[in-house]
Amino acid sequence: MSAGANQAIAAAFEKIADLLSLQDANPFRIRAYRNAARVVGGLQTDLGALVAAGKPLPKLPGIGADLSAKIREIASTGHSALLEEMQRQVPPAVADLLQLPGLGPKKARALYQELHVQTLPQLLRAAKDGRVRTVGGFGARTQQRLIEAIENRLSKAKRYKLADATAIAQSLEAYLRAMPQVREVLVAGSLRRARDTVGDIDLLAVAEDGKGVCARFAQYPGTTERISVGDTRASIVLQNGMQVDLRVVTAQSSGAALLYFTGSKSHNIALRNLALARGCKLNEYGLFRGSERIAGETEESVYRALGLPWIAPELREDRGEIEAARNGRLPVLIELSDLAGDLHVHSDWSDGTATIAAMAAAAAQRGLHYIAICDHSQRLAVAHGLDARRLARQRAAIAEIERDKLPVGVLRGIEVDILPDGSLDLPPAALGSLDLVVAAVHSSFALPRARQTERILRALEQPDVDVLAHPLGRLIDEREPYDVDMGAVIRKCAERQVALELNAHPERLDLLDTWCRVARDARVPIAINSDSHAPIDFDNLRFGIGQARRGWLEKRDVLNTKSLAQLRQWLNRRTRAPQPSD
DNA sequence: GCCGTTTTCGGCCCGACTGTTTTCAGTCG
Repeated sequence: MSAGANQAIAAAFEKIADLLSLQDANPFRIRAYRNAARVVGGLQTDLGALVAAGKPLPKLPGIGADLSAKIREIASTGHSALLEEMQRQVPPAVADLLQLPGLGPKKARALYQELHVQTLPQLLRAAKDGRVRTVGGFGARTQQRLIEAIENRLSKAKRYKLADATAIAQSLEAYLRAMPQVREVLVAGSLRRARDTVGDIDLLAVAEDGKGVCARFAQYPGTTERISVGDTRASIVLQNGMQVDLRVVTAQSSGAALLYFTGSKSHNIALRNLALARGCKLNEYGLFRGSERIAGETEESVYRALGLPWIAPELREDRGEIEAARNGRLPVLIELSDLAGDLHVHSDWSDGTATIAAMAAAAAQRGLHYIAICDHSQRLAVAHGLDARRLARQRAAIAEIERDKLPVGVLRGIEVDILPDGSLDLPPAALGSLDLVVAAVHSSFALPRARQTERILRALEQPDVDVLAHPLGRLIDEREPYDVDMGAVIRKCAERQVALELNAHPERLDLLDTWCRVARDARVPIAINSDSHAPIDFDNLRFGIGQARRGWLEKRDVLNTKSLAQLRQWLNRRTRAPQPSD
């Protein structure tokens, strides 16, 4: 087992945790498996490769001797004896029941034991027959909810793109702000942490009258379901299936509440343990010593009382940020205003909708100082890709409009296709005439891992390549990342001093945050690019910045924070004499 | 199953809401 060993291990642990919970096992044992699944699933080190090479596993938080042994077992054999044993005791499909809202291990087990229900379709039938309500703890209302939940489940995507969720959240914010008793509205949850996709929207309102605010919130136009409406919290479902959770808090708790509802859950647990170690208790109302509240009005006050500086939401994933904060080693995260240019911009020469001059004007409006026009190359015929002759004409055309004083610097570039064999779609003579070459995969996504990796590594060897665009090729909801050894790609980029793109388009957000961090540690420059095809697309840069911050990137890690003059120097790096090490 | 600044045993994050067994367990975030 090689590729995806970490994911296989994480999935096995998650499954074991589900089945353990159905057997009413020790909840802390269950938690240990869930924690291990999260840790292994988020790891960039390929445990399968380590095991295959006979190397020791790194020390991982919450993973001791027993779980280490199980990691080795799954990595080397592809199986887990424990999981197989448990699947003999509980039919594995029963774990699917846990995915339904309102159905936890206790109730799922009751259904399995009393009605012999094992799958979602069986449960649907039992609910429609009225058998579910005969089980203890189930009433007519629960039975009806289960029917709706199962029927819903089969038709809907579970997560939403960050850009879509952002737009919806803005509308909800405005709705809540319009209420006179609401003093403030804050976005929390994974949206605030700028995750690439979000499962629901978490909002926080500061007000005294929680009951009234919750009731009014539940009247939001377009609400199709009201899951719960209480005095301090309420949950609704919108027409597109997205769930929105609102919590109403008082001003003196708002910092603790914002911290708590921003998450992530694992970051919160780590903070609570920190509080416990100091003899305090942390909850959404504040930090308490005994019954005395010692912090809570702001996030800063809570962190400070725990001996930490404020930690940016994008870092709150329990990936070492608490340790870094304690040691004064938090990164100074990049900001949108740090970007000086955009190195991946299309025009109407290929599949963009606007002229080069219009794109330049739009970039200037957003405070950028330069753009690189990188239209598609000839192979992408559907996008009117440029051949060498049109590319030469485009260069001349840019020189022509430059006489009219463009508001930003315009670099002559190309987004050249990486062909299936790793060669480039234009000859060196054409590429050598440009300021900047961005290389990208737009075909043969399904190559086996070894060939895909070899293909990209070969492209990175070409002397003209400056940036590898959207390195994983994923389209959220549409296309999985292609199977490539990203560790090897990053090592090659470091060796060749090729930059990796963090494509800011909301459907891409590629490079992923965790790989940004690996690239940074390998001193590979990152280019945060909008891949704009229309003037308005420059607004997507902020989503790229969110991912970059999640990847711990600072201004100095990002290529297009350089001034145009500095960037030109970097672009000449291969022809310059070697510099003394900097 | 993990872990250790009083612990190698005995802890392990904490509160709100719902539905139902009408006093609280189960679920969720």
